[in-house]
Amino acid sequence: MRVLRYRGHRVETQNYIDNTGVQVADVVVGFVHLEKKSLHDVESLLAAGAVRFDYYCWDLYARIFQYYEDNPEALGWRTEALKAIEDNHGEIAKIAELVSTAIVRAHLATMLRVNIRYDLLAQESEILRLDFWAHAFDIMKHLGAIRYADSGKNAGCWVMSFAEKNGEAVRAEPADEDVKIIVRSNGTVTYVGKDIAYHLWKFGLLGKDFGYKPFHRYADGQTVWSTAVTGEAGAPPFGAAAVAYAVIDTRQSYLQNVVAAAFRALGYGKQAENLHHFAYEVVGLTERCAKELGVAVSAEDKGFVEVSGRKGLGIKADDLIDRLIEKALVEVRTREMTTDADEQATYARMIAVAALRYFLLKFSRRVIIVFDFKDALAFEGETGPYLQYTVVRGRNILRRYAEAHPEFRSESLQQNVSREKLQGFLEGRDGGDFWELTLLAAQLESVAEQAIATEEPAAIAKYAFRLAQAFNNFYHVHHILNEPDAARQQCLLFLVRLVGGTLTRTLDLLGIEVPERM
RNA sequence: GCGCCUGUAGCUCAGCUGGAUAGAGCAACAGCCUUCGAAGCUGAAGGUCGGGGGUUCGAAUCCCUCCAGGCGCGCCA
Repeated sequence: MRVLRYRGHRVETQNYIDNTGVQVADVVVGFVHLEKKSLHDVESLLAAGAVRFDYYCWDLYARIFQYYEDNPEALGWRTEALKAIEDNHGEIAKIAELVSTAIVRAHLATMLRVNIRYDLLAQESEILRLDFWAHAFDIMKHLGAIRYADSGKNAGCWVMSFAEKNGEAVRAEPADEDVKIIVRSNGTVTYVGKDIAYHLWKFGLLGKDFGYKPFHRYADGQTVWSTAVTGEAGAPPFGAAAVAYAVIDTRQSYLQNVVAAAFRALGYGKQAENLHHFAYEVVGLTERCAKELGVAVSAEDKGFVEVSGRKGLGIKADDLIDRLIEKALVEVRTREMTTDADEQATYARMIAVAALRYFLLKFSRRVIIVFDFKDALAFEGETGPYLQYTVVRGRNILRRYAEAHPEFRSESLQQNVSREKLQGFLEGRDGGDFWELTLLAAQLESVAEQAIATEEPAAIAKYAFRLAQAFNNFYHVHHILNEPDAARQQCLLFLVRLVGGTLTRTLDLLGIEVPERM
């Protein structure tokens, strides 16, 4: 998102809220049947704030799942809850709404800690209640992208042929296995159906829009909007995109292909091409890490342990962030760069976030990240703090120089360094090193373009690291403040400013802020 | 069975629109703080790029094949 924006694209970030799905239903079932709680009880629990509601639901979700395992007949509760939620009927629907909203709020807060924001929360409830599917269904029937199966194993269902040859959808009469059911024989729509409708809307092809209402306002005034059945005035236009990235893990590839196939069957070939499945691999845990969490590791050993909400096996983002901040704070204090507690806290937060974000971004999206506290908590080597430290070192040089030369303005270095001087500098002693560093710093834009073309944010992360390494090397070899030749010194300072500026911008693309000192 | 992905140093990974002696980080070893803050830097060590064929002047990179592993292929989402 940041990289696209940097390259001049208008981008909006949506988060699909599956507020009518089984996960919400299961948590509601947990409240109602396991805990015998009423709507009022859940409201009180939430209002009291004695427990973290999101953590509470996480545990409850694992508990109800365990209960289903032991009592399969209890699955009827889920079906009941799902229906009530879909029909928006009764106390169960109200609890579901309460739970979903509270969880989304908690999610927004957690994501904000690591510099992630949203523009729009697209809720499944509105896709249902505003008849997005019915609309999409009409279009699909009208254009013959979908057909009714009146015999065979899918009798009574509306299905879409999914066989493809050379990327073209084949409409030939159908072997059953190349068919995806879109509408069940009981008349209800499957998940893919809803997803097709949502994606048609994303591209402005549905001929229908959501209502919108403000959901949350960030401290700087930016509003997060949510879809709504009856909207309020003042919402910016959403959707109608030229290009869409569906950021979902790689296991959903099949379904994303179904959506793209539906687009092609509808004659929207161009949009199908611009519908990118930004598939990333999942995160697993090392065996040691799972043990640390007190979970018995199953024998099937594939080198990592799968994260599973159902089993309650995972690491809560806030816990990890807390641990990172705690560790960063110790480092900040040891280094005694400031005694101001607020300042210390600010730096610790920035460093912690940098460590986490870089850790997640340095891997290409195709490899499974096997999580381990040892690696994720590292602040040395190829890490976020290393990059921040590099920028701070550069700034310190400029700051120290400015202290000794009160008239110095780093912004005017550009003018101080004439073309002739710079040329002499680059051709002179160690000119090759300087030239290499300059060249590397000039590559940000092309690296960004490449990251977009290959859909690989890790390319930015790797570039930041290479640039930081080159700068640290330069920093070590050339002593700038003791440089006797004034003209040369200006050139060196110019280089420091150039690289520091580029690295700062690169880190910004990674969502990493740089502390004043570290 | 079919489809997608992965296999590179002890470990974790870059490099894959072909180009010179294959690169980092971690770990381990040897050094560098009276000098812009050592969250740093330097050195040495570590590799049949899963195996085999092919294309090419040239292959980790492209093609074929085999092996190993992961993930998908639901009237779940």
